[in-house]
Amino acid sequence: MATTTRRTERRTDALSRARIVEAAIEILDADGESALTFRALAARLATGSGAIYWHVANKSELLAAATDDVVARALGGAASEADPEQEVRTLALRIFDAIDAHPWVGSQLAREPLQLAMQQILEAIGQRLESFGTPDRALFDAASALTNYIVGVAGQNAANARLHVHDEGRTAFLEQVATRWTDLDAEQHPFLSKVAPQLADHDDREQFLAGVDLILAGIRTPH
Amino acid sequence: MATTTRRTERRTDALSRARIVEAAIEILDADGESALTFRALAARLATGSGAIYWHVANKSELLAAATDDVVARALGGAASEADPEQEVRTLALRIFDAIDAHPWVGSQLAREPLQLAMQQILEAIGQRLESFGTPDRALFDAASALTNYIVGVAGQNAANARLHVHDEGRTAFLEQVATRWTDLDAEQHPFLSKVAPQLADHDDREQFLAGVDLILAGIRTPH
DNA sequence: ACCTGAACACCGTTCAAGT
DNA sequence: ACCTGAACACCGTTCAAGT
Repeated sequence: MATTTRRTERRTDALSRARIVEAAIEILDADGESALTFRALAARLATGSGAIYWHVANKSELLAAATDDVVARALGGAASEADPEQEVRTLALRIFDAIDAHPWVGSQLAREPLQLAMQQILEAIGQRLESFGTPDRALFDAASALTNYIVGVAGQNAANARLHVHDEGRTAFLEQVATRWTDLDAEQHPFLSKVAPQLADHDDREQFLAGVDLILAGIRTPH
Repeated sequence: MATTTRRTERRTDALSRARIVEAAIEILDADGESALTFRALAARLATGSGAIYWHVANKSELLAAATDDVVARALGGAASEADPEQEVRTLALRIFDAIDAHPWVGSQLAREPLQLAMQQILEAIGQRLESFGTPDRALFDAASALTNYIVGVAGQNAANARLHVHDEGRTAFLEQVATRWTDLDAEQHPFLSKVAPQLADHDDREQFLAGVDLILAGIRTPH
């Protein structure tokens, strides 16, 4: 026959878990966490909201799946470098950048327990740490510490992104916090008032990496 | 007059921001984040849901206020010890324990940007770090790293608590994750499968402190 | 100034009914 | 087996009306 339509090739608009998760990610990226509703998702997929429940148990599972997807993509094909410490650094930056591009992943990571996405990160970090020559117990603690740090920053970044969608207002916000800190009573808040000028011109990515380096230095330290 | 009722002393059931926040904390502690609704809050305060809006702008502000309260209490009157490093440790543990007692604070901290509660923590940590002799710039980075780490752990703990309300099921959950890790393909997940046995008997609080010590060691390291 | 509570515009989720 | 879409049981928030 001339027009062969293979059975395995369904219509493009056929519903599937993968297509649902993909659409969810698009909505989350475009309009943020609050925009992801089953109604919006159903509309985008040109179906009824109930249809989604055939492929996905509920919203929390959908969010977890979307997060797993993004994290897997960020971690995928992580090129191995000569220096294992450098590997941890680039790995951490990959996750940072992924969360920067998809802020909702940050909130999700911060509120999910030992779910797939967290496991992926922990495994990736742990693998790179193996060659440090740390004893097993300390190694688990070290990998956990790094993962928790990364997830913590992720949550804060997501919160920032939620506050001023799409960068404009970000510097305005930082300046506002900076003046708030400057105006604080130096007696009661010596640290914040001293550090206020640094806030305006600091780079989130650099500060994130500085924290990673701090923890790495700690891991290197004997005992 | 015999029965003097001072004007400033209102009826016990008079609404006020403080009383609203207090009631909110009680609900959050007793039944978790999902139980805090304006209707439930209004019922507990024996008033209409709209009345709450006279004292509080919206739910997010209410959650922030509740979080600030708990954090302030946890940080309040932090006794100063001889060793500044030990001070950081006990400070971190205070926050950890507060979040353990009020898991919802963990989720809240992880999703709020540079709000009051985060500022309080950053200030408290930063103050203790001052005496380490770190240069200003590195000091800001160090305090941020510690705060982000603490907040990251907080979020994870809150997630765990949400999963198995009130401890029962916690060990069951850990064991379940442990077997999941054990069953993983050791080729693809060498770290998790190696570390699985440690999961069941590890202590969250100890591991948290190990992470704090790791960062402290990193801060002590020159350059 | 402060409180009441019905009403509005949403949610996630379910489910009988369809194909 | 999979989809439809109305219906249910909720939400946060607003607001006219009261005191």
